[in-house]
Amino acid sequence: MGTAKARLIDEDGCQIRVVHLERVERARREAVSRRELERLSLIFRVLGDPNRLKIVMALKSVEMCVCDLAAFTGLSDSAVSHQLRRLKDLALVNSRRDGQIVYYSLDDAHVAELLNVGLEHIRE
Amino acid sequence: MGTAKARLIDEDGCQIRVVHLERVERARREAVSRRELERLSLIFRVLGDPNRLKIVMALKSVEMCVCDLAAFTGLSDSAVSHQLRRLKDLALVNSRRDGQIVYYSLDDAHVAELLNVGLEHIRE
DNA sequence: TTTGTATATGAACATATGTTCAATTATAAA
DNA sequence: TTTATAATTGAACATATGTTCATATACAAA
Repeated sequence: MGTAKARLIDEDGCQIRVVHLERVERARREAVSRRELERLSLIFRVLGDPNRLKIVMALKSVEMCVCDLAAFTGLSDSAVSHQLRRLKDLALVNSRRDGQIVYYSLDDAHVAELLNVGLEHIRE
Repeated sequence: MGTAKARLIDEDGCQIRVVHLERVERARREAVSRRELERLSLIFRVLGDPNRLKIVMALKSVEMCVCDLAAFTGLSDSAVSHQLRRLKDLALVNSRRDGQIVYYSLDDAHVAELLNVGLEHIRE
C-alpha cells in the first residue's frame, strides 16, 4: 500500500511516471503558493552571494553606511550600493539618511535568525 | 566620537575612505572566516532556486524518490537528479537506496528551520 | 543473459547575475 | 553659487547557473 507504481496526469494531460502517488498528491496539497515560493527563493538567493552575505552579517551588530561597508567588504561604493538596493527591495535591510550619510541596518529579527540557523547548520 | 571621518589602510596599502573606522574594525574582528562565509552563502544560494526550494519544501514532511519529485516539480528526472546532487553535496538532504529506488530526505532539523524562519519573514 | 526501470552524469546552450565604469543626484560646506 | 563628499543609477561585459539531451550505471525481473 502506498508504494505501488502509479501514473499521474499532469496539467497538459500527459501521463507522468510516479512511484508514490499519494506522496506527490500530499506534497501538492501542502505546497505553498507559487507567489510565496518565488519570494522565499528570492530571499535565499539574495543571501547566497558571499559579498551580500558579508554585508548582512556585518549589519547584525550595528548600522553602517555605504562606504563603511565598502571598506569592510573590499568592494566599490557602487557595487555595495547596488547590493544594498537588492537587500532593501526584499525587506532584508532598512535605511535612514542623516545628512549626506545613509545608514543601513537589518530589517527585523528574522534576518539575523536566518543567519544564525545557517551558521549552526554548517558548524554542526 | 566615533563618527569622525577617517582613513583606513587596506591589504594593498591603499587608503580607503571610511566614515566609522571603529565600526569597520569591529566588523572585521567579529567576521566569520572566509571559509565559513563561502559555505554559508552556498547553503543560501542552493535554496535560492525556486525548483530546488520546492524540492526541499516537499521533503519537509516525507521522504521521496527522484521520479516523485520530478512529478511534483514538473521537472525532468535528470534535472531533479542534478539538483538533488547539489543539495546532497551541501548536506541539505540525505539519500538511501532501496532496490532501484533512491529515497531523499532532509538532512537535519536546521534545514526545516531555515525554511520556516524564511516563511515567517515573508509572511510578517 | 536480456529487458525494463530508476537514477546519475557530462557537455552544451541559453539565461541570470555581479561588478565596473561613467554619469547623476543629494546634501553640506566654503 | 561653487566645490566637495556620499550615495545612486543604467548600461555593458564577463562569469555563473539551470536545464536539456544523450549516454551510462544500478538494480530487478524474465
